[in-house]
Amino acid sequence: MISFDSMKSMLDESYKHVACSTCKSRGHGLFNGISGAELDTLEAQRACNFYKKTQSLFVEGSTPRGVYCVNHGKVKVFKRGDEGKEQIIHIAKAGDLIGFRAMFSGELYKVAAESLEDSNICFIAKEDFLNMIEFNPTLRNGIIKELSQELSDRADFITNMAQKSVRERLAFSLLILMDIYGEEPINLSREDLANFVGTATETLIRLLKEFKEDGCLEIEVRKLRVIDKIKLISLAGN
Amino acid sequence: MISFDSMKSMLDESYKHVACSTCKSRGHGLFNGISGAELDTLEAQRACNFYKKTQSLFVEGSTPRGVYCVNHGKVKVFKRGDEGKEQIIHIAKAGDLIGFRAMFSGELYKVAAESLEDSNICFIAKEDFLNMIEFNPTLRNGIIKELSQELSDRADFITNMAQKSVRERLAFSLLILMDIYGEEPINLSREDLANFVGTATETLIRLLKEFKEDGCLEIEVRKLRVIDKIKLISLAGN
DNA sequence: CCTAAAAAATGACGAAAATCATATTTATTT
DNA sequence: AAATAAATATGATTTTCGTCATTTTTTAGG
Repeated sequence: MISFDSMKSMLDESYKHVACSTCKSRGHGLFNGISGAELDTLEAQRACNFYKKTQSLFVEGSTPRGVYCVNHGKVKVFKRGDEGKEQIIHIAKAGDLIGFRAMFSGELYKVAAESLEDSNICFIAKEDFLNMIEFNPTLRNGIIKELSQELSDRADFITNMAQKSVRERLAFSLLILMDIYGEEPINLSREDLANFVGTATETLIRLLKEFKEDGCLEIEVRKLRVIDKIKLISLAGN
Repeated sequence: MISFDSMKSMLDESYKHVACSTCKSRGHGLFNGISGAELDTLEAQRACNFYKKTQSLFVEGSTPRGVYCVNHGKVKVFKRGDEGKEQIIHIAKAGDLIGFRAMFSGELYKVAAESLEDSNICFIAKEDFLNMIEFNPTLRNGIIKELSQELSDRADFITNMAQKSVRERLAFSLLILMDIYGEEPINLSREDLANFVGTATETLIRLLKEFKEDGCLEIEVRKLRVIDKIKLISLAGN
């Protein structure tokens, strides 16, 4: 059977050719302040692509050739540990830009990115993007701010990893995921969720069950819905 | 008894008034490419201060008023977890800039910074620094590159935290510290080292002993010296 | 130089979470 | 629709590591 999402993507042309000027996702992201001629340039330069669920945007060790702008869908950014286990560093949603860090640092990608659901993602070539940055102070400052913000988030993340129990980390992760997924239920495989929390899949499954029994969560096969956010906050221990 | 370091700082005036133009630490850091008039401006704007060991540069929750440039010494940047335990996010050495992330993100400090040894640290006020960034593309790009680089490092760090054993993390941490301390022995309390690795102090002490018995490390009271880097790399498990 | 306080070290113990094995459910393919 | 594969779930067991208690060593202050 064909999923609703993939059917929609095949039928609805808007999924393949979104205009930046009317892109609803733009409001959330870095291209928010852009207008006029610059918006036209962006429009002309970017390429819009459809990604099926679990399709790769880029892999570790490859050369950065540009940035990805999520129009619709979700993308996981992850790193593989020694035994190949993924650690999910970040989950990008509509409006988010992916893959610009390695472009600035001038290195090969040290992380990989893969769609978590059927997604629509635009691509802006390296030179075009760097050019925009160079001549648009607002955009540039936005980037710097974004990078700084993320550094701060990661300091948090590291502290949590180091000091919190898996239970607390799961609660904390679910709160982050609530922000990312908004009204929709959290749509991640147990394995991906475990790789985000940083634990074994079995442990994660057991804890999800506990949370469900505690009345925090509603669990469908792949979809999680937070019922009691307050309780989750207290479980996150902070 | 007065320590050699603090004695030096009291006797040697150069510790209090270093000129940017002759600052040997500058070569390692972001102000590397600076010269001429800009160097003069930097020289005029920055204030040079001496920090005793364990002195605070800034605390969590305070307002960023400028950036700190380490001329001599080491500074730990850390975050406190729920039970007050510190997680050391970063250790800054001579030439490193501290405290500019929160300035860009426009938030209060979410981390704190404290000197690990007697240090000489210059201060550049917020407006002055932002001004330099605005009109010096090289410096600006350096900052962006630095931020990106650090994000990449932290992705590594997170992955290690999540997937490696404490033993592996200690080996990995010692390798990082070797880079930071260079020729000098690693000079950290057991507690600080534990807070960098992300483990309990007791566990860290036991592991240090093991490493010593394995012939990787030489341990003096507060000073660690790596003897067998190769072995340490294999212990870090890639 | 002596004393108090802080840091480092060691031991015993228990809890948390990983691993391994296996069963069950859900998806996907033919 | 049946068959195969993949994801989810559960149980049993082991290991790692944190906690608490106590001792020893080092550092700092009078």
